[in-house]
Order: sequence, then C-alpha cells, then structure tokens
Amino acid sequence: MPELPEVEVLRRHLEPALVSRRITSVDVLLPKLVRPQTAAELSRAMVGSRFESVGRRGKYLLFQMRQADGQGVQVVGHLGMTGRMVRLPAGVPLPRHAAVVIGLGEDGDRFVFEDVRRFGRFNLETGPVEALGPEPLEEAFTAAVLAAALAGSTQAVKVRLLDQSMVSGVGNIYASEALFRAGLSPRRASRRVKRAEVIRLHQAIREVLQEAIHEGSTLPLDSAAGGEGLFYYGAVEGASDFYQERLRVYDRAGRPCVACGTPIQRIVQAARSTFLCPGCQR
DNA sequence: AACGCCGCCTGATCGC
DNA sequence: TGCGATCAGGCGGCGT
Repeated sequence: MPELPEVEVLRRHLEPALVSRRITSVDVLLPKLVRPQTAAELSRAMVGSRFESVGRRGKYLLFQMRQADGQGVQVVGHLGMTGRMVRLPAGVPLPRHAAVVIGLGEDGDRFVFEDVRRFGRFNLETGPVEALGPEPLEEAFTAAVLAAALAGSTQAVKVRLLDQSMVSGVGNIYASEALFRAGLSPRRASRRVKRAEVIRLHQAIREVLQEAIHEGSTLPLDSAAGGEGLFYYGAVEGASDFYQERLRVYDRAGRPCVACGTPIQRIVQAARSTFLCPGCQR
C-alpha cells in the first residue's frame, strides 16, 4: 500500500507528465470518491485549466491548476489502499476500476485515477491536508517535535506513529520498519520512550522513508507498459515485490530477523498488523 | 478530549 | 473443486 515514499515516487513521475497539459474534459465514474460528487461541478472547476505543479503533503498528492483567467484550482488526491494514478495514452483501455478520467487534449491522452477498494479520494476541498503534522523529511520535523508528540501519551508508540496529525506520511509498513531500525518495541507506551530512543526513532523514520524514495525512484515505472505514459506505483510487474524485498520486518512473520536470526513476530495493535523482532526491539 | 472501534470496499487466500 | 468466510487496512466518524 502506498505510503509517503511510494506517493513521492509517483509524484516525481506524474509532474513532468502533467505540467502544462490542458484539461479538456472530466468524467467521474465513481462519484463516492470525489468531492464535489458530480462530474458537472468538477468539470466547471477544472476544464480549461492547465496543470502547474504536482506536490505532495504526507500521503496526499496536490495538483495545482490555473485557469486562463488566472483563477487557481487545486485538487487533493489520496490513494487509500489500492489507488493508482496514471497518464494513459490514447487507445489504451481504461482500467476496470477507473474513478476519474481527465482528458488532456487532442492527442487523446487521459489522466486516470483508479481504485479497486475505493478508499482513495479526489477532492477539490483541501480540508484534510490542513490537519496534517510536519513532513518527516523536512527541517520542521526535529527530534524535539517527535518528543513533544510522544510526551504524555499512553498510546503504544507504533499506534501513535500512524496518527497523521503527529507526523504525516508514515503508514503501517514504515512504522514497523522505523521501530525495528531504532531498536524500539512497538508496544512501548509513547510517554515511556526515553530521550536517546526518541533521537534514534527520529533518525530511523527519516532513514527508512528516504531510502525507500531513493530505491523506488530508480524503478522505471513507465517501461513495462511498452512505452511512455504509464506512471504509477504498482504499474510494473514486480514493482510492489521490489518495495517488499527491502523491508526488514513488515510481512516477514516467522522468518529470521536479518540482524539476529530470531523469528519475526506479528502482533495486532489497534486492529492492524505490527511486525517486530523480539530479539532486537525492547 | 483522547482514544478505541466500526464501516467503507474488493480481491486474495483459507478452510471445509 | 467450489464456495462461503476471513483478512488486509487509511481514515472519517462516532461513542465513551
């Protein structure tokens, strides 16, 4: 599932594919994922505008457009569990679970948002993004900020890391990975994480995300589709396996820890899987 | 008010 | 072999 690194890699592929393209049509196939819910309203805002930039905030993609009259338009996208975004060349059939189809002009290319499980979003409203905590890879996210977010909370530190108002972009996979790298038990009450451990965790969060972006950005996301234009996490056969292989604990229950050989353990916290090495994490 | 928990979804996998 | 049950989980919303 896409977390900050996968969204960032997707952003880097999408931006050059979209910037300066003019929107000529908007079709909504899955209205529940879209705000406003009708193609008519979405069209009124978007059609005629050009893409100016594709940004990212946490796990959200921020599409900036501008109308000919200078009016700015912003769309906030979220991939949920299974969402994908792709520039689809003319003639390529729409994916089965296409939710929004945006026409990009005379050549017939389309920008498509699809989502099998329908947890994703495609909104003109920017509300959810305003509530997000600091970007973990930016300067504002310091060890002191992390310490303050953990202080006083009895919640398990792993559950706390998933709270997007604390740090934005860390999901279930990289929460487990960061805690493993920091040698810290996911079960530890947030308030009981010591100063030195906070510093290690802060560093570990940044490292696991940074490395995943770095390795993911070497993936040629557009080559397997037989040419230019297909950009999305998971588009390439084996791309998600690639992401998976780098992981030290996530989804590795029963397999030996890469550091000490102890079998990796799976536990459930807040109704989600957590993976840890009982030997390395205290 | 912080925190736990449900519901939304469908495809893959499991068990009988 | 086939089919129903279970599982996966980000996040909004609701209840305590």
